Amino acid sequence: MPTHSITNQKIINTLREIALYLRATDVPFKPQAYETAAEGIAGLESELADMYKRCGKKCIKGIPGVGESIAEKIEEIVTTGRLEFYAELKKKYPFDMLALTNIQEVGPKTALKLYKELGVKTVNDLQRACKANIVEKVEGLGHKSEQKIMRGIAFLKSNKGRRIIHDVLPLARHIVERLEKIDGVTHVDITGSLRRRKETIGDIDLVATTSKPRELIAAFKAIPEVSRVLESGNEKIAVRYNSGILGDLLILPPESYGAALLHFTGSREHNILLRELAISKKMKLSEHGLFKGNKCVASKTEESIYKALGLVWIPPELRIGADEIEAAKNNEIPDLIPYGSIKGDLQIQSSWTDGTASIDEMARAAKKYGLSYMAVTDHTKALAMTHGLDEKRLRAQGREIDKLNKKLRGFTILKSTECDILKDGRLDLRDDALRALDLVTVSVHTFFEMPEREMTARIIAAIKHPLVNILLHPTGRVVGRRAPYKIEMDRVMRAAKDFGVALEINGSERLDLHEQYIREAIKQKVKLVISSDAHDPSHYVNLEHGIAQARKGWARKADILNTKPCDQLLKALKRV
DNA sequence: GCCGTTTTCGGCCCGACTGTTTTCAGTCG
Repeated sequence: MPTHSITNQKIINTLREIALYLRATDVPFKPQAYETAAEGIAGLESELADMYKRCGKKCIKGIPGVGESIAEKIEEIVTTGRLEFYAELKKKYPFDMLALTNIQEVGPKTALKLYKELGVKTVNDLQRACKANIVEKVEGLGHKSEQKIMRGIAFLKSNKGRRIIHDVLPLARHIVERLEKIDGVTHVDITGSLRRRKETIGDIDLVATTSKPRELIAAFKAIPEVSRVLESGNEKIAVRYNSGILGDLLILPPESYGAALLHFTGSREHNILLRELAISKKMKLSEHGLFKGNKCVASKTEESIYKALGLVWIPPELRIGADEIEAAKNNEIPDLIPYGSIKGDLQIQSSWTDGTASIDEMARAAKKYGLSYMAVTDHTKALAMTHGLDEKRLRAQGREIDKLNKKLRGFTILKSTECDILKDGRLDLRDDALRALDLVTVSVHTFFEMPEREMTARIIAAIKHPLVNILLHPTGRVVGRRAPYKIEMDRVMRAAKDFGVALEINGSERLDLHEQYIREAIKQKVKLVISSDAHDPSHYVNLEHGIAQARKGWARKADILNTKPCDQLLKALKRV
């Protein structure tokens, strides 16, 4: 019977491991199919086990990259908890393929060879084998390979894998600034998952053009942020930065810059679709350009390449290898909300509760960031650990805001609250206190483990409360740290639509809503806002991450209410 | 194993770099 212990991640790992075993044994084409299916599942927001419960194999087959055979395998996993085909592979090759291939320089073939020759089953086995200098004796490997593998293992153990974009983007921009100053350099751009604004980043990919490649290569290797050079060719250098993150720099002639930008921005799946499209038009696409025979059709700009393929330019945030190509063919790519177009922040915490700065300091920082209003949304008393406000302190805070508003020019502070939704769906503050505010935001911070039906009812009860304007971080997730709570989002969205409550796109490390829900909310005409959840004056940059999230969800400026001036925003937040 | 503005069969993305080799296999993005 279906169990909750079968997570999507577990199924993804199983499919990926199967792909690796098949690759190791030179099975043609199937590995790609299993990887594509795993990728399709990774893009899902709902649990496969739940989908299967709801509508069986039919739903599973609807996932891109999943056909008859893999759908059957997923069915077997969610109903029995195991997969015979996988178990047989594991019996024949009882080593940890996923973990071993996670090591840089170790692919499926090397892992298999190490198992066959040395009996290596785990990363620890391999580390011991390297130390005993027996890896270099294996045919096809040598001393240098052994050294590389050893370093790869050390790196893996020191590093917890991908990092949240909030931590990586500032470093990447800093490196770009440094490289732009080097003599001869004409362009430097961030590419890869950072340019696509994925929520977690594995490495920093940069591309550059220069009239003096030797100088750039030498200068790049010498910048203080680089701790080790891993690879160095004429047009590609791979390094590790001091913070532990990996980075690549590609150096290219200006005439193929667009093709290179396109290629290294990815995603891999998007690139594959583009190349297949090129082939169908009797052309060939690579990082050097789009070619018809030997003739280069387009290469200087991304736009020219998309155009030659019969597509409009696709913003990087949408390049995931799903339906964006089809949309580009039909000229249906929306005009995405531009960065920097948020006029006011609707969630900030001050030192009245768990923020680091006074309301005054937060307001000045907001103004400096270019905003014209902000809502003060301190926590409420149920969250004792944040020293949450009760009715009396909230009134006192209101008086302070009145005073500040008289002093500030060209900036408005809105009285608000992040009112806790109690376990039974009631709110943490009395209605008379809420009525005195400019707007009311609500959110869940406790009892995350409630059953799906109860959690849904709890949140819908809060949405129905006539004074509520915004539901904050609607699914409760924190990237890399906390999974979303179980909730029927389709019902929550319908309630938000019916009662005129906006959903927040939280730009902090929560990145909640997920982009798939954003896209769905827009289709359903649910109101949306973006906020920073700033607890410190430096946190307004989270708005940029919130916008990125909205862009990934195909949002236009008109879809996000706080792109409007303050008076219009308050009007738009009015309940229906 | 998946998929369809060439297709329900016959295709399936492209190139740089490295190390171990003396022409290429494996890995990566």
